[in-house]
Order: sequence, then C-alpha cells, then structure tokens
Amino acid sequence: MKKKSIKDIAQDLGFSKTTVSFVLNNKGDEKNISKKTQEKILAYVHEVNYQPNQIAKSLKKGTTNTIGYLVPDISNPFYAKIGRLIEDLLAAKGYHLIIGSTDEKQEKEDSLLNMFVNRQVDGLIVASCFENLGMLKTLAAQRFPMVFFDRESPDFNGNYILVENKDSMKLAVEKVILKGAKKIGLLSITPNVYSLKLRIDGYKQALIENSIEVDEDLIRIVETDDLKESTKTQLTSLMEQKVDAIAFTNNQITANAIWVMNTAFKADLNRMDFVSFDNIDLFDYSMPRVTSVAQPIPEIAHYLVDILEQVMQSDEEECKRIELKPKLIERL
Amino acid sequence: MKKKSIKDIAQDLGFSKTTVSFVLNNKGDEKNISKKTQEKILAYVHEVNYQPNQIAKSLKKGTTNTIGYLVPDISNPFYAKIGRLIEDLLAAKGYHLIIGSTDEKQEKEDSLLNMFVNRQVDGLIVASCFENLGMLKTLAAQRFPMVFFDRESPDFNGNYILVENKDSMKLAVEKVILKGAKKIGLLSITPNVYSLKLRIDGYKQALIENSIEVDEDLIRIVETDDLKESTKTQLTSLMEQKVDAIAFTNNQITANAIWVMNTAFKADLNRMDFVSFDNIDLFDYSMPRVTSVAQPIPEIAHYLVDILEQVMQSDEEECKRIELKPKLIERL
DNA sequence: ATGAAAGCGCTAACAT
DNA sequence: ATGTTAGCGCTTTCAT
Repeated sequence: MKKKSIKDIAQDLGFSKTTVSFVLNNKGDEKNISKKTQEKILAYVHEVNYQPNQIAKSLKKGTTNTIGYLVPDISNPFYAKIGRLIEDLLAAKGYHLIIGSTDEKQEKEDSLLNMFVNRQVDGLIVASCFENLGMLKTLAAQRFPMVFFDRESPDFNGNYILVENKDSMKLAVEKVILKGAKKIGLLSITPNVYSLKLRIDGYKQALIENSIEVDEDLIRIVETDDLKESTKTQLTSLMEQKVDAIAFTNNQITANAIWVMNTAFKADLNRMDFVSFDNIDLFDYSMPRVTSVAQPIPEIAHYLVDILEQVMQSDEEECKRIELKPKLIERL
Repeated sequence: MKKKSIKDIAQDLGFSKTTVSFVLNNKGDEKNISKKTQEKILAYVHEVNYQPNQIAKSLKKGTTNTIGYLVPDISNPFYAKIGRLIEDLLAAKGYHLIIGSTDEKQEKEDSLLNMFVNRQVDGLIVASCFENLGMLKTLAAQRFPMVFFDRESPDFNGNYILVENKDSMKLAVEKVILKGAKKIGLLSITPNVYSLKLRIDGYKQALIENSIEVDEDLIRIVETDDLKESTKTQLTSLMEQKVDAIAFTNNQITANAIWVMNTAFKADLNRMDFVSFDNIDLFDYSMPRVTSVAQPIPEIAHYLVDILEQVMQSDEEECKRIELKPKLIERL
C-alpha cells in the first residue's frame, strides 16, 4: 500500500483537499466543517495511518521546524551535553536538530552554514571559530535567526550566550598560586578564538596581580589538527622547564594533557597542580587532580533556545549578550 | 535584496526556468545549451549568489539527503563519537544528520521515528530499545532504509552492526576471576535490551565455567529513569554483600558507579576489581582501575554508513548482520 | 538550442 | 459548509 496524500484522502472520501487539510490542522470548527465530516475524515485518516509530508508543508509555509547546531566537534562532551539539552528543549517546541561539526575550520563552517540555510533551517545555534566573518555577516544582514555561544568575536555583532572567561580563569589560576605555585605554564588550542584569548588573559592577569612575571615561553599553543601529538610535544617541553603548575584553556586539551602526564610524567604528578577551563566528569576521578572552571551547561542551553526563540519570533534589531558565571571547582 | 529563485534568474536574464535549471545542474552540455548561455547564467548566478532551495528540490525528487540518527542519548560518549564519525562519512556523500535521543523509551523512539519519516529522511541509523516492534516492523515492511546498531532484538529482522556481547563480557570477567576474585557482582541497566542480556549471560557463563555459583542476588538492575540515585542504592547494597569485584554492562553505568565508589567507598577501592563493557577515555586515568571491553567505534561507524548506503541503493531483500570483535583492555 | 507546462504535497485566500 | 484554485521552488518530459 502506497503512502496516501491529502489528495488521496480527499478522493477516497469524496471531499476536497481543502476540507481535509482544514480538519487535519484542527481548523475544522473554525472553518465551519460539520462535525460529521470531521469525524469521517479523522476516522479515515487514522485508519489508513495518514502521515503528512513535512517537506511539502515546509515548502509551502517557508519554515521547517528545524534548527541547525553547529559546533567544532559534536563528540566533545561540552558540545554533546549542550546538544542533548537543547534537543529536548527544542523538541518541546516542535523543533528538530540538525548537526554539523566544523573542526574549527572556517571553510567547513561556511559550507555547513550554507547547507543549513539552503535546507531552510529556521534558526542556527553556533559555536563559531569566527575566523572569517563574511558568511556570518551576510546572514546577519538578512536577519537570519542565530544565537552564538562559547565563542565570541569583538568584530561580530550577534546574540551571544557566553561565560565570564577572563575573570574565571584568573580566579582558578590564583588558587594554585595561593597554594604555592611559582612557575605556572599554560597550554591552549588556537588563541585566535577570542574566548580562548580571554582565558589566556585571565591567566596572565592572575600572575601579574600576584607579582609573578609572565614568561611567554611558558605559554604554549597546540595545533588543533594534530592535537594528541602536539599536546605531547608542547607539554614535554613545558615539563623540561620545571613548571610546578599548568593551566589549560579547555576540556579537550586538558583531557589530552592528562593522558600525556599519566603516560610520560607519572613521577611529577604529585608535586604539581593543574587548572582547567571547562569541567568534565573525568575530573572527579582522574589523576592528577584538576581544579576546573565548570561552565553552567544547563543554563547555557536554556538561554540558547530562549533567545533563539525570541529572535525567530520578533524582528527586533537589538542583539543580546548574556554572560553567565561559571562555577569554580577546587580539587587541590 | 530578497533571495532569488530560479524563476527570478530566468526572468532577469530572459531565459526560461528550464534552461537555468539545466545549466545549474551541469546538464548544459548534455541538453545542448550553448556555451554562451551557460556562461551568462553561471556568471549571473555567481553574481547574485544564488542558493537553491533544497526543500523544493527535496519535494520534487522525493529525497532529502538527510539521515536520521536515533540513539538513547546523544551525549553518551559512545553514541556521540559514532555520531561524529558517521556525520563525517555521510557528509562526504552529501548527507546530513538529524539527531534524536530516545531515553530508552519506546514512546519517544516511535514518535521520533515518525517525525523523521515524515520529514522524509532518506535513511535511519538507530540504536533501538526494541521494546515494542510495531513501528519498526511497519517501516521494515515498507522497505524503509534502516541500519541498527548496539542493540538487537531476536524478534526483529533488520540490518545489524553489532559486537560480540556475550563472549567479550565472558572474557573480561574471567580476567578478574583469574586474578582471584570470588564474589563478583554485576550492575546493569534495563536488561530487556537483548544486547545487555547477552552481556549478563557472558558474566554468568564466566562464573559457571570457573565453578563459581551464580548468585542472582549479586545481579543488580538500576532504573534508567533515575540512574544516579539508583546506581547508588544498588551499589551500596552490593557492597554490603562484600563483593570483591563488580562488572558493569555499559559505560554509562560504569561512570556513575565510579563516581559512587569514589564518593562512598574509597577505602574499598584497593581490594576490588572492576570490569566494564564499553571503554571511555576516563578509564585511562580514573581510580579505580577498570578493565574494559572497548567496542571498535570507527569500524562500527564505517559499517553503519556502508550498509546503509547499500540498503538505500539496492532494493535487496536480504538483511545483513555484522558482528565485530571488541578489544579487551586490561587494567588490573 | 530553448521553452511551456505539469506536478511533487501541501495551505489558504477566495469563491459558492 | 465545502470546493476551486493558485502557488511555494524545483525538475523534467515533451514541444518547437
């Protein structure tokens, strides 16, 4: 049995497509369709298990009830968890999620943005790498509903859900300073992401305010393309400098670094302290202990869909910028 | 400037929609469109940055180049990683991923399946809870392209990418027996998932073959709805029985259990051994040490899109069942 | 070498 | 109270 369309239903029952459509969309009463007709249609629709073609509906209405979720890597626990939360929040409002991972590459990001827009997503939630603003600015100019998170660009005016990067990192680093650390290294992925730059700034500020000289040679950048190997190289080099603490700017790099530390520097673990921006479950049981800056994930998810919904509904000009406070989790 | 459609392009240039469409789809030569016309159209299209409406295309062609990915929880690292891998594999073939989390509930699963089908996804990759086979059987009867993984139902004939559950679990449990464990508990989520039942069977088999009596009271099932609390309760009760090893049937429950162990039973960690089906990064650094059965994630992903593609292309009757071998990672 | 027109399945303004 | 019709943006057969 082939799939029935509204047309089939109408023909089978001897009504017009219009009547059937009205009934199916609960406009029966409003459109003065007789109770009897309504019941007849509903019964038949149920009998043949009619399923509306959402694509046709989308083409007609110009909306798809689909939201694009664009992040560097959907399997990163931070993005995965937020993804799960917004999936549920959006589902409650009738939206579905289509996902894309950009690998921090503007090229991939642009191509995915393009695809999503062509697929007529109704809105976009994105953790952009903000390397090249062209595509984003074009979309913004068209008033395409977008909300950004995790990352920010000072040159792009959009709706942002962010966390206090600089201050939080500063507070975290100060914890290990208070504990006695004197020579503190830092490991980060590409700092041309502004949020990461802020985290690095926080680290520096902590040193400065505590009269520790900022040594640029202790600030190491790993290559995103070859994270595992690059982390190992940089970390090894840092260890040779005899640092007594290390700060990491996100969960991904911390996880890799912990692995390296356990593999190659087990003996040093006890004399050192570690600080991570981002918190992952792992930190609760991992060796070494890691003091971490936990982003308020449920809150972020909540604001993301909240603001996106507002943007999709009203055509307001004003951009929102919401900055949330992370929670510092001490594990020293 | 409003978005241009093919019609606009045609009007602007004085050609027909047909001609423009042919050129846009690289059928210019095949359809004998003059070089000059082709160039003109291409140039203009580029100038105004024309973007085809994929929804319209989908409606016309009956395919959307979208694949539905349906799992219990997209933020579970196992599903997230596979998600990421198939996202990339599918992207290379022009497909996008639309995701749904079912929370192990058939109701949610059915509703998502329905939505995905109504949205005309071209295929489905699903880790079903297989609680009620109605919806799945209906889809299978319509020859809807689907590939299943991680879970299996003996009552449902579909394409499966699985791992050896029973044997792997048996081997893992035997490791701790060899190390001297005598009283081995087991913690699992809902065993009405057949794959989990197999893992439990493997556990039992290991005991039997090593002349250890199977004590049903040492086999504990946690409630999926309240995982954290239920894990705590069951684990505490198991610990009161003075078990000297515990086996867990998936990563989710192991992660929770590790947390409970660290919180409430730190003193017991050293005298005990742990075994987990599924491996997560965390196990490399966590206390306690956990011997784990690592599923071959990239291979699973690879087969998933491979088989799905085959199913979408040919209309072959035959169902495939691929069983992969996990890798045992000893950490005793 | 190019165009007219039908149609994918749906909605909704406008009849009747 | 129900039907006619146009149209969303695209592809494709059949004309010319």
